Amino acid sequence: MEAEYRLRGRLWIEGPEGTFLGYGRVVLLERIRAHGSISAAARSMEMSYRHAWKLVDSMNRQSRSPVVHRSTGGKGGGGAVLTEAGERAVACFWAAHDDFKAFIDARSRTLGLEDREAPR
Amino acid sequence: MEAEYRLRGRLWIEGPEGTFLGYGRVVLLERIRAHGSISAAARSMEMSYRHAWKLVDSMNRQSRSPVVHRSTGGKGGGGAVLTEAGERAVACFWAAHDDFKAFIDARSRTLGLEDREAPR
DNA sequence: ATGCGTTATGTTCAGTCGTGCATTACGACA
DNA sequence: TGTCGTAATGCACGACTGAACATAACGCAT
Repeated sequence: MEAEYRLRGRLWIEGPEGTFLGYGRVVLLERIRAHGSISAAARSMEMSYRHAWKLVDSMNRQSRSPVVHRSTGGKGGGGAVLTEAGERAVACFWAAHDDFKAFIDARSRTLGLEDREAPR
Repeated sequence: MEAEYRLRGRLWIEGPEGTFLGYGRVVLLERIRAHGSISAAARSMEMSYRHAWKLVDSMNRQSRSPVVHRSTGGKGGGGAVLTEAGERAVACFWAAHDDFKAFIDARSRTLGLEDREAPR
């Protein structure tokens, strides 16, 4: 038998305005750290800049100290960098996410939904 | 301090066509068991019959043996009853859901995202 | 002063999802 | 045979989401 049913789930951290951190948001933060700008990060993950900006703005609004420091104009037109608080947020989410993944994997093995056909 | 951030999540069981069982679907199944018809169940939870029917159909299609037995016409116009397989599905989901809730509660206490402001 | 690439923002458009409404099929019962 | 309430199903509409465009502001370089 090859996994007829599969247990799946999603995890996120809620803040004052709703979602604060989720899988996509954290990946975005990491891309920002890697590329140095919101636009490059958005491009790298096939996300519209508009959307990426909104996510960053949402996270910054809900965090005491901003998760991303944004600068406009200047050499290269500006950019964005992941702050210390952002770094902590990312780590915090992945930690929870990893535990969650472990939970899903373990729980999957005891789903007890496979093969239950009545004979005849 | 009163829970600035909160860990949340969703759990579901995927089948051949995508979602097979989720929170809303299982509640719907229980309502069907309680009311004896899809329409009454839908009404009781402020869901359109259209939508409820689609969910039931989706679950039945993905389950080997149907979760809900539907009958049209007859006394009372017909109705729907939760089958044995449906009963097992419901129990199975709640079991996983309860474990999930326990996981969330436990993990929430070690989130490590609260209070991190620099003094001064 | 001009150019450049990024942040910042508004507007429009397409896809998705569920609601609401309309209609038909069905089968026991009066 | 007509009534009744539910299953079954199609279609149009509104809400929501993110994509795609279109500008404007910004500040260092040249």
